[in-house]
Amino acid sequence: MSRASYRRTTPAVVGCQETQEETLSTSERAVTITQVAALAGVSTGTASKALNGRGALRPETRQRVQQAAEQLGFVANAAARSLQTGRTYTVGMITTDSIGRFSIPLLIGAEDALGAGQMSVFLCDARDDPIREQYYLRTLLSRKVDGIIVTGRRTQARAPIGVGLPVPVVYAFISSADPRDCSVVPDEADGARRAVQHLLAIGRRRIAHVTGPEHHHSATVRATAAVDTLAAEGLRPAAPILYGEWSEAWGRQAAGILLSTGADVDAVFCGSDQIARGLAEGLQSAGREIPRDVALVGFDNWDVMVDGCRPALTSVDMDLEGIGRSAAELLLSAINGEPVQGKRARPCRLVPRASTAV
Amino acid sequence: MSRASYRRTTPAVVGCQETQEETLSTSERAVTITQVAALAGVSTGTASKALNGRGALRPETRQRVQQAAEQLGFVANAAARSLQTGRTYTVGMITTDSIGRFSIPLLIGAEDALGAGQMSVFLCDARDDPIREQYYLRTLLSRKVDGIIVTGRRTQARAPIGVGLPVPVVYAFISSADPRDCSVVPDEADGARRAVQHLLAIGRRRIAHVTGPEHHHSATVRATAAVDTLAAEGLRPAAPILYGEWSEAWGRQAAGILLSTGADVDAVFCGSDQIARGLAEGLQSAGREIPRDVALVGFDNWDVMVDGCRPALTSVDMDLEGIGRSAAELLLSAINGEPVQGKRARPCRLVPRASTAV
DNA sequence: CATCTCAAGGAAAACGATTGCCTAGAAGCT
DNA sequence: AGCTTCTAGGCAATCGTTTTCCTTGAGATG
Repeated sequence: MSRASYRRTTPAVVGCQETQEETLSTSERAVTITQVAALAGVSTGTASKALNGRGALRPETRQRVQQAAEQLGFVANAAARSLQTGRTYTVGMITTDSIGRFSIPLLIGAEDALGAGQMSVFLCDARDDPIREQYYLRTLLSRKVDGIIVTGRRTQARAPIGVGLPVPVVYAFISSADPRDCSVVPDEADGARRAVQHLLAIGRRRIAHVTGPEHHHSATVRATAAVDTLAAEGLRPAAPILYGEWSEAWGRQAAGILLSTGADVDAVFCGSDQIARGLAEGLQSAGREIPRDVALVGFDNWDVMVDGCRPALTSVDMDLEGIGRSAAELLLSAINGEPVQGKRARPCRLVPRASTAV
Repeated sequence: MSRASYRRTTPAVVGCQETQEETLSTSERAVTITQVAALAGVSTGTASKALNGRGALRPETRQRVQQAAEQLGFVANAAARSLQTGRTYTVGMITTDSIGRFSIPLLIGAEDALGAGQMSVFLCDARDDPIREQYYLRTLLSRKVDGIIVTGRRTQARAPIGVGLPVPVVYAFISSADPRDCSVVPDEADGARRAVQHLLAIGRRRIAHVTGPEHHHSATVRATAAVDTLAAEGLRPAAPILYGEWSEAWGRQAAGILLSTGADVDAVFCGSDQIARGLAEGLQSAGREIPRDVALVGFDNWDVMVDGCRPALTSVDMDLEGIGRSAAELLLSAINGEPVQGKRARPCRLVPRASTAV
């Protein structure tokens, strides 16, 4: 029994034993810069300078300190450092509605841009609750984050999260109602335009639009842009805009509506991939073939939907990761004293797939 | 011009002006406990005691200090506090593979359990890169987090993230290869058992199993449990286990295989919702009706899949949020000096829907 | 009246790093 | 040789809290 458990403990660290022993196995009491300094035979101030590449030190001394630090597995205490320097190399990210499909790419993009600068991200999920939001805001301020990124699913403008905050704030995906705040949003009108132009380019002229709820900002923006793009070609939508929900069920239902009204349609631009997928199923079960009879474009470029759909769905990609990255970069420049004001809209990208392949 | 910009500044804070002015608009220089103490006419030590409910103070004094803090919008500097107390009220969460569909519920659950204790979460996405992982580990240690949660998509055991770390670690969803580490995982065998028992309960006897890649731990565990559960009833799978990918495409393909081999099947338990959905489509386009001819159970209970599927898909829910919560609770108790060792498997839950409604 | 005992609050030492200022040699110059 | 000028590195203040003693004065007790 004891033999067995002994055996089991060993292989776990095999292969990385050396490095781990050097770097991370200094169990329990953390090692401070004072110990490093003592081992290197210098004062703590000198040790600090050596490790941070500051001050005037002989290269030899610098190296001796670094070696000592290495040997002891020294990692500077971030709290002590930030107390002194006022910087925490940390940013907060508050998602106003739940963390989900949209927040993740934003987070990844932001992490990318920040990680290069060695900054970490505090993720806070306010779950659409203003109380939670303010609570998290206080927490972040107490932790003296260097900056805050605010995100949310709705692309509609929201009330600023606070006024006169001591740290810079950038809004990503969602935008602030205060035009002086810095916001990075997708240019949804651009996305809709690209979708319609693509359909026009493959020769479709009788184009309908099915989308989400009319009270949803994204739905109306995309619809307006779609109509405008058609108008620029002297066309009108092949059917009245169909507003509903962001679901497959609505897409299927919408297919029924389109077919029953006898509208002559050779393409549908959908407000989301889910709607498009539902619509595809609805049309197919009524005998329509995609893309031969009806071409289809979705919105979001959500992998499981565009790949799950048959045929694979052409879609508009808002480049959420790029938005996250861009927001983080703007935040960084604000942190470094060069604040940027105003809203930036980033273009979308059309990803053509089988559902519009002629 | 200046008039216009003056005007613009006002409406932004309308509606929340009072509260915000009190709490968050103290722009620029942060207020320290020393200022609070001065305003209340006490020493900083006393102020600290007043705000933290420690020491022996007249209630009146306590209140005076609290009022002063309120008035100045004081928020304690977390760095200074943690430097003194050694606690940061922060935990790190490292996802070994990318943050995704599985990590989010885990994170939400963990945040739930931790948020109650006023702790915040550092989220780190190691993206399947051991270098990044070790880098993040160092960062977290430098930030002196109180504990670390490690998650990942594979439910297979992984090498411990470090040995002899100065902070407690809990593995969530994924488990550590070292049996002494604390891991919280779903009892996937339990889930598979429930799925099969449900199919048996509705009277099906010729049950097949279609799942993901054979080298994937989850796939084999679920398959084994399914076979065992059938065996307990004196049954065998209605067809050889079909291993493939975790995709709808594979589900559709598997439908073809099942049909072409002429296997006599009245139910299929699928290793994932995506496979189940693909299978549903495949069977339906071959004229089979669900659940009349073939009943279907998926795995994951992923909302967009179970709802998008027609008919709605019965599925096994691993309660990821519960796993996240449970992991966080175990981490908290370890932080409080009561470490728990070993692996904990949490039961799954079957969510019946139309695909098995008789 | 002299002590003793508390209650209430102050003073100051941590915590661990950074950084500006200072000093002791060594080197360069006349 | 005597002066200045660097160079390398030490000293100590500092960041904002918390916490451990102390001190003070008031009331209780003998």
